[in-house]
Amino acid sequence: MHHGKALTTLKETGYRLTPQRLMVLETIAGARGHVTAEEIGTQVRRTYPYIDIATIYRTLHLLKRLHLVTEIDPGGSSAQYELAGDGRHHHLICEGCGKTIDLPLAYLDNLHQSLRREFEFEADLDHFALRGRCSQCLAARTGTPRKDRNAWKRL
Amino acid sequence: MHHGKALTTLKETGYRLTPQRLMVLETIAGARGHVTAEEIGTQVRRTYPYIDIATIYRTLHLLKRLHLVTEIDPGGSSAQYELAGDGRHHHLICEGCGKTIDLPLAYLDNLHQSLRREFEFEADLDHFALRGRCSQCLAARTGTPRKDRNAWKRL
DNA sequence: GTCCTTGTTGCGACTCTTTGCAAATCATTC
DNA sequence: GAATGATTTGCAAAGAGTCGCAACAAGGAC
Repeated sequence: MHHGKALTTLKETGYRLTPQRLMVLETIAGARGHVTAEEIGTQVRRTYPYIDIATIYRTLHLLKRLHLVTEIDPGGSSAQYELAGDGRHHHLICEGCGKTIDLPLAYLDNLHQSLRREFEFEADLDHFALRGRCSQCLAARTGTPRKDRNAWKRL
Repeated sequence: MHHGKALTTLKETGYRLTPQRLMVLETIAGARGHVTAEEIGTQVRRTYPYIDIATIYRTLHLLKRLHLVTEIDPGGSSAQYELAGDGRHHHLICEGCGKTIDLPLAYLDNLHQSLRREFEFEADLDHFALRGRCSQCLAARTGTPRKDRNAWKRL
């Protein structure tokens, strides 16, 4: 997981490689896994205390638009960012227990192609999150005893 | 598009049908098409000035959880809500021009079933939004003249 | 009706994210 | 290297949505 490619892409597309952007990129690359904007801020401020959270968000948007980082919105807390590397995948997010299941990228290829074919629509299916219920949470809901009529509300 | 069913569902599931909830529901039902939380607030406050925006959000979450209303998150502005009626569909949202294309519900049936089969995951594909580029915006990007190196940035 | 439990509301404070703007920075052209 | 114009940043403020909590209903048991 390196960010060399990202630097090149930035320059090549005419955006400036500013110290701030470099630091944000390095932080994302340095972290294994996901980071939030605030975490990036804390890390970057260790060497450059003046960086503003707005700059970080703007940088993240830019990097996302260039498909250099991907964003995961867990819904309910801050968004997570990670370097768009090789191990890319979609997410199945269980609304019951919060667990996320990785879905191979290729899984949505069919959909992608039929949208292109039938609607001439180029969907951006880079890093997709599908919400629902995992098998365990589904099982927990079947056979709700008559006793506790409100059990289902809790999920 | 009536909300009678919604009232029954609320009562039947053990939730209380409060005046506030009723007013929110009536506003959504009364509006043709989508409404934002703030619009609901403005409308409801005409007859009951004390309703709080938090109550509206809480009611909307509840109704969404009961599949009585659907939420569309246009990303970049406030979420839109509408009564879950018969003409349900998914959305293709163009990030270039903002246009939305309606996608038949059945379109994601395959995906839905293979997720169930292969991952035992019951995806909530009630009202789905896919981001990407429509044909026009795609066309606008091809053949960018060398003249304006920054043209692509604007999309 | 009174008591009790549970659900719901309004308020205020808070979080996360975006936006407007003036100042600073950088690439280009002369 | 100074002038010019486009980008980018930091700051402050706003937007959108959420949360904790005390006060307020509403339904059931007695």
